[in-house]
Amino acid sequence: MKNEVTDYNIDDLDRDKQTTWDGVRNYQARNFMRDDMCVGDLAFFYHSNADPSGVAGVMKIIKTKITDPTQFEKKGKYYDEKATKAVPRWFCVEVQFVKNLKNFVGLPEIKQNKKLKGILVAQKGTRLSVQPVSKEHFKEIIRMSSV
DNA sequence: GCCAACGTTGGC
DNA sequence: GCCAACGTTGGC
Repeated sequence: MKNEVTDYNIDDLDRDKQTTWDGVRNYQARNFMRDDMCVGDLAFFYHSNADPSGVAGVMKIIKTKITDPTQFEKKGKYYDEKATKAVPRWFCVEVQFVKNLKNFVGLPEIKQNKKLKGILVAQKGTRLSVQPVSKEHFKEIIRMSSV
C-alpha cells in the first residue's frame, strides 16, 4: 500500500498506531481492498515520491469493508458527488502499525533482485496505490530488510 | 519539472 | 461504443 512520503509515512503510522486507509479513488485499488483483504493480513507500507521510493514498514489489516467516509465530505478533497450513503462507491480498510523495517528496501533493490521477478510495484506503468504481493515476494523483501 | 503510462470524461 | 482530450500517478 503506497502513500506519498511527505503526506503520511510509516513514522506517522507508528505514532498513530492505526489509521483508516481512505481517499483511494481508483477502482482496481478499491477492489483489492474490498474483495481481497482479510482481517489479520499483513501489508507493506510503501513510500512513494521518496528518495528513493520503497518499502518502509509492515502493517496489519484490522478491519475491512469500511465505507470510506471521505466520499461524503463535501468540502474535502475526496468528495464524490455520485456516492450516496445507501450506495457508497468507495471502501477502505483500517491498518495497524506492526513495525518499521530494520533496513528500508528501495525500489532499485527490488528491481535488481531476481527473486522478485514479476512483482507489480517494479513493473512499468503500474501505478496502483494498492496492489497484491505474493507470499514469496513478501518473505524476500522481509529478508532483504533484515540483512 | 519532465514525461510515460494509464484512467476518466464527454462529444459524437 | 469509439476515441480524443485531459488529468493523475509516480519514477527519474
